Amino acid sequence: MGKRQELAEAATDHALEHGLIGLSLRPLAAAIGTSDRMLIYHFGSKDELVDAVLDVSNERSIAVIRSTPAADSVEAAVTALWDVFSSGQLQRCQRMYVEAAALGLFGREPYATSVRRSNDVWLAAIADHLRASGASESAAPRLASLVDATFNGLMLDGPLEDDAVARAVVQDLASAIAG
Amino acid sequence: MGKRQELAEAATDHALEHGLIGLSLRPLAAAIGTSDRMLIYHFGSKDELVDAVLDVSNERSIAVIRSTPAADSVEAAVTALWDVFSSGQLQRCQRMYVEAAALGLFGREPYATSVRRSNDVWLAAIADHLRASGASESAAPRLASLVDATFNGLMLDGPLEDDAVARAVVQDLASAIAG
DNA sequence: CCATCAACGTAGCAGGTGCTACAGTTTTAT
DNA sequence: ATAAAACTGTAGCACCTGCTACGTTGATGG
Repeated sequence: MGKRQELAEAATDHALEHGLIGLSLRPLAAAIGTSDRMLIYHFGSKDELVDAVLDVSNERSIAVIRSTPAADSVEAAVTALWDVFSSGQLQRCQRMYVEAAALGLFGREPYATSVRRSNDVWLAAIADHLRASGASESAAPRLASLVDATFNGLMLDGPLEDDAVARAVVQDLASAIAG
Repeated sequence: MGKRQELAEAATDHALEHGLIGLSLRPLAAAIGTSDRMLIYHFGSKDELVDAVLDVSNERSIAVIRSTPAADSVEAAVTALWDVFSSGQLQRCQRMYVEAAALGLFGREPYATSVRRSNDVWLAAIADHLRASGASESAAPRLASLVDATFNGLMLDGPLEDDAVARAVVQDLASAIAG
């Protein structure tokens, strides 16, 4: 594995744990055993570093979705998706995605572009999963957008609400969709 | 109106337009016709300034919801809420709320505390509105959480998606809830 | 054996950050 | 009129930011 990719993975791990918003080169470099000098050397600029980190995180997210077995109903798929969404690796990746999307809310680069790029493939992966779980070909994309929006919204208020509350909301959404 | 409140309103206007994440005292002060020196004098610290800005914005949001007439069905209420949510003053306030929530995602103060505080009264206002539009007493809070999460999620991807797409997703949600 | 080039350390630059010290001026209350 | 309080301009401090200039390694390939 090239040094650049190695650093991108390590930087992603660090950003997933400490957040993307306050990210700065020197503390990041110290945490992953290198220097700001080296980060700029390998990535060219902080923006390209961030781009790489967002790409790595997005790839990890997609991998989790693709390896989640399909459910036997859309309702079951939605609740199952929330389980993988709200814990483990995917939860951290999505939390960082929310940060990136917030940073891009006012058009700031490189966040806006990177978020746009990753959102497309992400929604497609969700739609595929819903199709495999019984959603109709035509309904899947809009269903994916709805589920994605709701999950991201719950993620935003994640530190606020009880896990049980979020679970109940997801259950409401799942049965509303099915009903 | 005291000078402090006056500055808080002006700072809120500026933050609503330029974002909360990159906010710094000197450019803000210059834009609203004062100096960083004065902002610190009147607010004590940047954190307290941010607190005040978030409070003003939240109050404006609540005022909009409270002045929105009730609909004659929950389904109609949800789509009508999205209309006021996705345009005008409320859209900007919610966009900034999303920024604040993202800033608080990793527990950073004063954002985490301020977001928690405003979210309570905000959800209560949504629930009240849904009750007035025919939602049952018991279902209203969870419905409010669901609607709020979905709207915030759509707001996050607002710059990405077409307005029509978001509208369709909201329509799906509304009819799913009603059905 | 030597040249080449990627990899890296040290030091530093220019600009921005929140915030403060000091010295006033204006307004208010008595 | 006088004392107190509220307000404000000017400079500047200590720190952080992304990034760069310069010099040094260490491995590789002809």
